[in-house]
Amino acid sequence: MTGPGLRERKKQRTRDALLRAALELFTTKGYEETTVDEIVEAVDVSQRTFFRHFAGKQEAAFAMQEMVEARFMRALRERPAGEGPLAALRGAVLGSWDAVGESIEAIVPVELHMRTYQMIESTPSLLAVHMRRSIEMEEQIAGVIAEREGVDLATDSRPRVAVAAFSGVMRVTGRMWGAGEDISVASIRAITETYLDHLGPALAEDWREH
Amino acid sequence: MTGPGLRERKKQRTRDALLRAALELFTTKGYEETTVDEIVEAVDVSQRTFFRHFAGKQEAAFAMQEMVEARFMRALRERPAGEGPLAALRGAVLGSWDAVGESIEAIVPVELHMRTYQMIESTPSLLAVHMRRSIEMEEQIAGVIAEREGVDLATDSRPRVAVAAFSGVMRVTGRMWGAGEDISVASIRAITETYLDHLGPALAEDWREH
DNA sequence: GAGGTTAGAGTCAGTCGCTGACACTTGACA
DNA sequence: TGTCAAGTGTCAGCGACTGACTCTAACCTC
Repeated sequence: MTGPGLRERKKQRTRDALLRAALELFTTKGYEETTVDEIVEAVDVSQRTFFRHFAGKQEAAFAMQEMVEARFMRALRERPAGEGPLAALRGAVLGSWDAVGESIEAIVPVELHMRTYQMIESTPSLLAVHMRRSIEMEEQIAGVIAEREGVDLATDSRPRVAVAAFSGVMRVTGRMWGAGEDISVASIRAITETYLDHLGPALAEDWREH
Repeated sequence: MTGPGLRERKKQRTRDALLRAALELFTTKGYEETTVDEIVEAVDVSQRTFFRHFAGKQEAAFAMQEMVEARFMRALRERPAGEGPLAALRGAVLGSWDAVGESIEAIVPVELHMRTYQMIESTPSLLAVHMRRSIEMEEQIAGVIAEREGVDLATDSRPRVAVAAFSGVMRVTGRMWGAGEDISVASIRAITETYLDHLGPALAEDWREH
């Protein structure tokens, strides 16, 4: 019950400090304009130390995203079995936004995290990585959905297709939110809800009916 | 009617040679394992010349994709007005695969292009860029769809949502194709068709009905 | 067809992200 | 208390990419 030792705590402190410094610099100066040397200078460690904690500049930018995504996956797995695929996904996303504070506040303020997210959306090279990461997550999500619905992922393409459509909407959501003025969690939550509502109608063959 | 002059033709020749050398090296040695120095050595030009023709290593990897995508956009715009959004998109993709030869064969063989595509799908850093590029294209597609349907993109989210779902399916298609054995155009065309057929059913709330 | 103009290519020096190798310091633990 | 090893610093080097400068040859004009 002694918890992590002094060495471990020191290491964690260094990592957290690097992360905060990096995100603060990224969101104020811009990602491309921030050099690793500037980050390590702010924390007063060597460049090598940065690369021991993070595989690269990019990884630092996505460290918080990773925690949030892990939370989302857990939320999805805990959804009631009665819900259909899209209802479960919807519940898990909205729930994750409601609980974003608990996911990350121990390391960085929510406000900095939201600024980071917006920076990712508006920085081409990071947006690219963001997209690839969400694809990797799609595969996991499809697995969970297939299990929930009791279908075989290897022979049934519906889980992947449904998740792909859902993720497509999430992507648009992120884009629209990032392009707007309101950076708040409430804002992205609301946009998410609206866009998910539009998924059904949008796929109808004739839009003029509605 | 004299066409491009000698200078212009020389320039184009250098570019084409660089492109072919790059794609050949990328697909045989691997993208990350290929250095720009190796590419320029194969063509016997200076490194600086490479960077005058391509903004970076990545741009070379996507040069052919860009041509194919341009063709797709044109095909989409030329679809009969009677078709619904998804039918038009479907027709444009399948048509583009049928005509991929005409799009690119003047510069690289179709077979090399397909190998390149597979390499993109299996190289993380390129996959990331590929995803970002398709998002950028989504925006254009949404514009065309909105126009076709006579709705306002600024106030109506259905074009973007429909396109997002469609693109999601295209992404899965690419992934599944790239992971398989058959690298042929016929193969990806068939997969595309199947997966698009699954989009409707996959979004139904209860999969057990079908 | 000579001569000035300029686009395209070469050279060189430098920045930035990132890595491997080696040495040092200081918690951890017997 | 002494040994071990995790975490860090230092240094040298690679690969992608850029800016500044020079040179060459296609071009355009007279």
